[in-house]
Amino acid sequence: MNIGQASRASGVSAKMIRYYEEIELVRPASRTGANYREYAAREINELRFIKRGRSLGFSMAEIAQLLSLWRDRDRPSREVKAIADRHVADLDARIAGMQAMADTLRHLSQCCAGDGRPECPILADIAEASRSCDRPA
Amino acid sequence: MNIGQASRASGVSAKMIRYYEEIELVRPASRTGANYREYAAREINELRFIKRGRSLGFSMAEIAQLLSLWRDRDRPSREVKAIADRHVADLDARIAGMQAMADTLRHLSQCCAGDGRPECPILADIAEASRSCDRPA
DNA sequence: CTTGACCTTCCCATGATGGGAGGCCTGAGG
DNA sequence: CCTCAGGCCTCCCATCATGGGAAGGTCAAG
Repeated sequence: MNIGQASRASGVSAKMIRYYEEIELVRPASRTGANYREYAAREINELRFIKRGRSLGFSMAEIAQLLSLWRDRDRPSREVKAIADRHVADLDARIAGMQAMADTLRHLSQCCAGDGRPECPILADIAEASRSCDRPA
Repeated sequence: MNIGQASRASGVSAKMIRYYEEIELVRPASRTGANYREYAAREINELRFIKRGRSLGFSMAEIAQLLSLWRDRDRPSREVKAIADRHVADLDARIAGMQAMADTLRHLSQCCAGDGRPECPILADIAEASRSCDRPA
């Protein structure tokens, strides 16, 4: 299996497969006589693992840890759980931040006539951070 | 007011002030004889505006638009509102994505014993995306 | 043997931010 | 007037994960 086939089989782009090798997230692929990388089931599974980890929002650093725990048959599940829980806390914090932004903006937008007139509580707020309005829509 | 004072007054780092100038988000600052940038109230207000916009999660491109609307006394509030609403939709989408990640991980973590044993539904899921478990904690 | 699809490496860009080097300037104390 | 600290200048590099593209070698089907 060359890199293109591995890419299709794992859902990871060839570019990224090479990158993961470069940053030593995965072992260097073996090469054919023509210097083509070759992949077997084991590598495909690792690439799928990485892809799935990314889709859960883990950073490369976290995935590196998860991957090494996954490879270790004697890992304590405690360590995996710790990484996951830390990531959940991080996600929750970022969600809360974005939620606060969205709520503020929703409120301001509600107060904005959104017509041809120049008065705009949204701009007023960004300019002065007053966070309220008299003219609810 | 030189760049350090402007930085303190606006809460934007000197590095960033120079960067905003470079990407033409703000007009080039006037210079003293010694080539030092100088800032007046108007510029400080723009920097504050930018900072506030960033804290609401707007991208530089969006802030550029907002800033130009802010400078234009005849802007139609419609345009400001459109930018804000698009941004809120974007935030909501990202929040939903992260919420889904967090929910999945919370579920998996709940199923994980988190002790010294190697069995781990979190790793099992990342490896196979099965998304369920028999052993709820 | 030709052609097209695929592989290789290397470089560049993103977006917003920070770090740091090397060099000039300014202001306050001596 | 001189000196020294701290501030300013520009320029380069790094981040994180990803993609784009160029130049050149390779493989398989016709």
